[in-house]
Order: sequence, then structure tokens, then C-alpha cells
Amino acid sequence: MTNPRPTTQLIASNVHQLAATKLAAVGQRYTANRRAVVEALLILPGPATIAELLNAGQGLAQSSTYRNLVVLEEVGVVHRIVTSDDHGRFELTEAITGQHHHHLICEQCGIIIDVTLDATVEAALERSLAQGAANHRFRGLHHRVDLLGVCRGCDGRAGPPVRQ
Amino acid sequence: MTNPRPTTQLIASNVHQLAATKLAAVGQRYTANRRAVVEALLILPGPATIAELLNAGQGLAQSSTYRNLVVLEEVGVVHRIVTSDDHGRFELTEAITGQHHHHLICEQCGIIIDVTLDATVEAALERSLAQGAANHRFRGLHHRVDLLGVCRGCDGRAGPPVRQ
DNA sequence: TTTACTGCAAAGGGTTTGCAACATG
DNA sequence: CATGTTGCAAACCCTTTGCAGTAAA
Repeated sequence: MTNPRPTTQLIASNVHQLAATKLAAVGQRYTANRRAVVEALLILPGPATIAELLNAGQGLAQSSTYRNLVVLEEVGVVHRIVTSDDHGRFELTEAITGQHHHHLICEQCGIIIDVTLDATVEAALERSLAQGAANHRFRGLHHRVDLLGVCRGCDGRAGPPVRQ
Repeated sequence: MTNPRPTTQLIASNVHQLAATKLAAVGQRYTANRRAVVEALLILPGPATIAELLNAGQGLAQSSTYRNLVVLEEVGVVHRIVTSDDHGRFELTEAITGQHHHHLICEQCGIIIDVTLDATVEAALERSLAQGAANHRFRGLHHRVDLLGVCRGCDGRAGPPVRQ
């Protein structure tokens, strides 16, 4: 298991172009606001909260940002992650970044760190999940692997009791 | 990957006794309401929403149920699952049921189906995650593997666009 | 000039909390 | 009787929506 390449090293122009294409395919525009959201997601390290996006992007309205995230999610540019720390987090999709990865989620502070598994484990997992899905006539689309625990920053210090 | 034994086949008295013990360890009582919640979780097939618990248990107050779930979660009897379908779901912990399992989550209706992976896949996954956690000085506590997709009931019929 | 997009303010809705009454050890 | 528990109602807070105005094709 290794760290995925930081998104900041992705070729931003490609990401923007892909995003624009995906939006255009359903008759939507790649506006300055939407570009700012994607830009913020490229820069921020790991999945970002709305608050972080509003800080990073300059002068974005909250409601527009939520709305744009919905649109970006619908066209497969952005992915929403829900944990139990009371606010959603957003990241660029694997279709955009080309990087299949998983998450270390801190149960104290909610921070999410991206990691990758090695290919053989991924493959075995895929097979096993596919079989289980078949048993239930469940049409599996994608899997999610998270490691819940305590991040380096929170470990040791007394954190607030966080659920999950 | 096989189906886990339905929780209804668990020996309920053991579960209740364990729950009572865990509560007693922190000076809390295993009241009728709390027992009713655990009972409902034993009976209901898979992780249950608050609404389902309120229906199953007879005359439970919403606020008390939320509070009891918090307490039961703190002592390790109950586990909260958050997906993006707008309400949390609750299940008995593996410490109580002794059944490590994972989830098939329907992105249309939010239903969650329990499944297990075979042991070799689990072991490989554990190792891989442990290594990744070490790289980030992240103290991993437990993992979560979900398969997102469309359940048998929702497949085919036009569902509402559900996020994630 | 039609349709998509924006931003303010208000509404929604699951979850949490204040508080007085109750139950339990 | 001291402490944990309950339930009603109100508050919370993240998220969504109504609506009038703006921008882009």
C-alpha cells in the first residue's frame, strides 16, 4: 500500500478540460464558480468540507457551491463522502483523477487521508465482493474501503468523544 | 463470500447479557427502553433507521432513542452507519454479535445488506491497510468495506437520483 | 431571448439538548 | 435521596430551495 500521487501533481488543465467536457455533455457550463470549486479540490489535500471550499475559493456563495457540487457530482466530476462528523466532504472522482484510492478516516477530527492498496489485494477484494453481490442479485457499482482510527495529530491528545 | 448468519438466529439472551455488562461497566443501566432498542436491532434484518426502531419498539420516544443509541454506541453495543441518504442507520457491533461483516448499500433506497468476505481476502486486506496506516502514523482501529450499487428491489425501476 | 447560473434569505429536516418529572439502586 | 433516565418541545446546524436578477449561448 502506497500513497497516491497528490492531486496537486495532477495536470490541472486535463482535469478542467475533462470537467468541461462532462458538463457540456448534458448542456451545462463550466462556469468560473465551478472551475473554482474544482481548482480548490485540486489544491486541498484530501477530501474537503464545504467550509474549506468556501475559504479556498474566493467569495463563493454557499448555496451556489452546494448546487454546483450537486451538478458536478451528477456528471461524475465530484464525489461526496459522508462520515459521521456532521459535514459532507468532497473529492474529485477517480474518473477525473484516474487514481483509485481509499481512505484513512480519523474518528476524532474527521480528517480523511487518501491511500491506495496494492493491486493484488484490490483484485481479490473485487472478486469477493462481486460474488457476494451476485448472491443477493445486487448490482454492485463501486466499492469503498475505509480504515477508521485516529490520525497522527489527534493521537495522544484527549479528543472529544466522536461517534462511529 | 457468504451471507452472515441472520442476527435473529443469535442467542438473544447472550446479547442482552453482554449489553447489560458493558453498560454496567460505566455505571449505566440496561433499562427497558435500551433493551427494546437492542431487541429491535436483533429482529430487524440489517442496519435500521431511527424510524424503523421507533416502529419496531413499542412507544419509544424519539429523543430517548437517540440518547440511548449514543450511550449504546459509547459502550460498544451499537454501531452507527452513515450513508448519504439523509438518515443514520444502526446495527449491533461485532463485539456483540461476533460476526465481522460488510455491507451492500443500495444507492437508490439506502437499504443495507450484510455480507461477509472470505477469510483470506480479509487477512490480505487487513495487512495492506495496516501498512498504509503505518505510513501515515495513523492508528487504525477497524476497517469498513462497502459495495455501493443497486439492490434487487430497485434495479430496473426508475429511482430518484440519489447522491453519492 | 431563451436557458443556465448566481446569491440572498428563508425553509427543511434529521439530530441534539433544556428541563422538569420519573425511576432505580 | 442521589443519580441515572425519560419525554416533550425547542433549538441546532448542515443542507436545500424560492425567487428575482445576471450572464452566457
